[in-house]
Amino acid sequence: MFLLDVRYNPENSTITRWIKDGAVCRPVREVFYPRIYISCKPELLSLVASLPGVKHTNYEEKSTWLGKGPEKVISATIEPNAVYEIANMLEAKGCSLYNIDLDPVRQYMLEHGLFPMARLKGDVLDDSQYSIDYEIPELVSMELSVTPGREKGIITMGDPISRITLGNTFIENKDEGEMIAELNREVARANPDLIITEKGDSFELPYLHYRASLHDIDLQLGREKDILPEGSGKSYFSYGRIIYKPKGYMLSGRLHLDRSIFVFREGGLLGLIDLSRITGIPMQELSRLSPGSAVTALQVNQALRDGVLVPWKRNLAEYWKTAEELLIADRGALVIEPKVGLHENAFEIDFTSLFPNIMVKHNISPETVLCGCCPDSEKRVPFTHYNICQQHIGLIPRVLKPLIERRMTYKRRIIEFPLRAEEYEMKQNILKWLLVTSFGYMGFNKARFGRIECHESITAYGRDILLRTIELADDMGFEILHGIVDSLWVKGREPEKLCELASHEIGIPLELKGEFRWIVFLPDKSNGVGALNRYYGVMTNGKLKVRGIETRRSDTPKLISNLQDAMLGKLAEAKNASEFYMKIPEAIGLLREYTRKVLGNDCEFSDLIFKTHVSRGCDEYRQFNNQLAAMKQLKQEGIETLAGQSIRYIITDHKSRSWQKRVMIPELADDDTQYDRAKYYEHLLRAAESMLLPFGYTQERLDELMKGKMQKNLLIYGIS
DNA sequence: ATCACCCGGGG
DNA sequence: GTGTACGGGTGAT
Repeated sequence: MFLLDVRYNPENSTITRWIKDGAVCRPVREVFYPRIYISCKPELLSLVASLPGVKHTNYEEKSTWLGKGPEKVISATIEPNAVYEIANMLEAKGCSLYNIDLDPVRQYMLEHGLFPMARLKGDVLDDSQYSIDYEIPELVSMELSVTPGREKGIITMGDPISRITLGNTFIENKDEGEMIAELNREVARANPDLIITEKGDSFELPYLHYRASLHDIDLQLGREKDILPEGSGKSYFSYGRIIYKPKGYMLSGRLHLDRSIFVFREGGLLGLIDLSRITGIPMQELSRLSPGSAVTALQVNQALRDGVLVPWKRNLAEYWKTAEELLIADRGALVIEPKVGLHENAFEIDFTSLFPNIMVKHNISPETVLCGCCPDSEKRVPFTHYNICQQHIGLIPRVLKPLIERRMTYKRRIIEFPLRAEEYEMKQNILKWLLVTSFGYMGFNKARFGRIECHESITAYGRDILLRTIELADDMGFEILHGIVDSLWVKGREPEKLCELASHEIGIPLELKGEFRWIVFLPDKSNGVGALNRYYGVMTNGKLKVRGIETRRSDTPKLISNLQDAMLGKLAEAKNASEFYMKIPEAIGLLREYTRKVLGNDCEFSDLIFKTHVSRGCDEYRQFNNQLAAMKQLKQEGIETLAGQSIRYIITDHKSRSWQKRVMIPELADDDTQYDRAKYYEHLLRAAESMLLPFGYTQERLDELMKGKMQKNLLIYGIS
């Protein structure tokens, strides 16, 4: 038997465990009240106990912050819907509140030592949360998709369903209400454990539910009555950009997983199960979270197990420096300006998981950096000279160390067990993302266990490590071509020796990432100086590595990335520098083919689409631009674009100031639509320039080259 | 010239 | 229910 899912209903304070027992999946229910902690005068216990909604109170010994000894606090179990009201009231009375926004499901699992997908024997756990080799139940998984009955134009909720696909079953050519009723029956009959959709949260499920409501039918996809999410999605800030997140359509007793969401995309089902087990977050919820939340969950779990409470709204202003102070203390990571142009026989060497390894090796955690117990510690952060605790290992290293080891185990197994390589690859990949975000979280002022001095210390160690490695490489006679954060590009002999020596000296593994037959570092187009993250090259295994240019960007039309990919493919045929130079004319020949196609009006609309995320609503833009024009067209069609959603458009008349004329959203394009040939021609030249600028091919020069041979073609195509 | 706005990582 | 800071590009003002 396995614990497929745990759900909580705050209306009746009931926990439901969904037990997968062979082919059967059954609910087991019990009443459960979340527990909060209050730090205040002990006399307040009777007041707390008398509050409406409070079930049970007690005194407990708990630590209220990392590194602090236990103290007497009040614990109270409370009706879930009363938690925030009571917390606010007590906070106003001067109490400090803890474990307030801890999801009841996770509290329940922690209290009972349970975790998602755990194997059970009767009612008891028969599994170990952090084991690597665990059994998973046979899960019945079905893909669900819906096709609306509209060939072109903008699809809206108003369009009736044309076809529903569930697994291998097609439901079509029927009255819409009958189709939905059949879907209900089919789901009940096939009884899957997982329903997987492409974009279920933003499209399939809300659309199906809406269509069902028109026929007075209840769509029933879960093993228990579906509860629709209330309200619309949310726009939030992440990775320096606004993201739109739709409300999650979660099912009871059956898991709805949306393929387009991060964790599922990066780790697949097995990665999701693995992460769900170690974080204790149920799969449906986890599949909709960012890796940062998973990292926080691991930290919170560890803290709770250590008897440390989780503060409510922790955002200690005095910890956070002003922007100016930050600028002085945090010079960020080290960067060596790349040498622009072509290089033969270059090596890329990287420190694996540099920042997480620094945190573990140097014991960096909010309670260990500048700790009160070791002011004279011998462990000092480079540049800043902060003292680090020598007596206790911090929360962060204790969480990260097993994570790094787990990932290393999976990475080893990719090689040891080739038949299961794909599975281990997905599992290590998802863990990699957790490690990456664990660093950024330190500098995030809303992070539960973040602290800016930790962030600073990590980058300081990073600078120190890269500087020492450069020195070592220099001593060994290597030429340094480029360096950034945790990577170096060097030219010389026997890079393995450098890696070995540096790994030994630094104590963090330095890996040989690749040997390049040749690599081109590109300049900043505005000043010709080497740009930090713009390069392309071919490794000795024949693989291309490309960064920073148009083809890597998600907003680039296919036409442009196709050109660059073709040019890269052509250049990649070169085995060395002299062959590379000989390939340049052929690459320019490809540019000629593409420009002819564009000017000859011979392009597919689908290749011309720009796609960008909008950062704000239609009325909030200060500047008129292409995407605003596209948003206005959508709005006229009755579709509101929310911050974080993406929009697509084709440029039709780039110089026009009119939002109707300037661009065209693809849904409205027809045979009469004329794209802006001059503009796409310009974009092609720029894309070629991006790659060939170090060799003297500017946009102007390329334009002349095209025009020189273009005269005849212009006549053929009849363009003047 | 300066400001506005978008994208990026890894395998 | 959430990474920040910043370099790089293009385009508007």
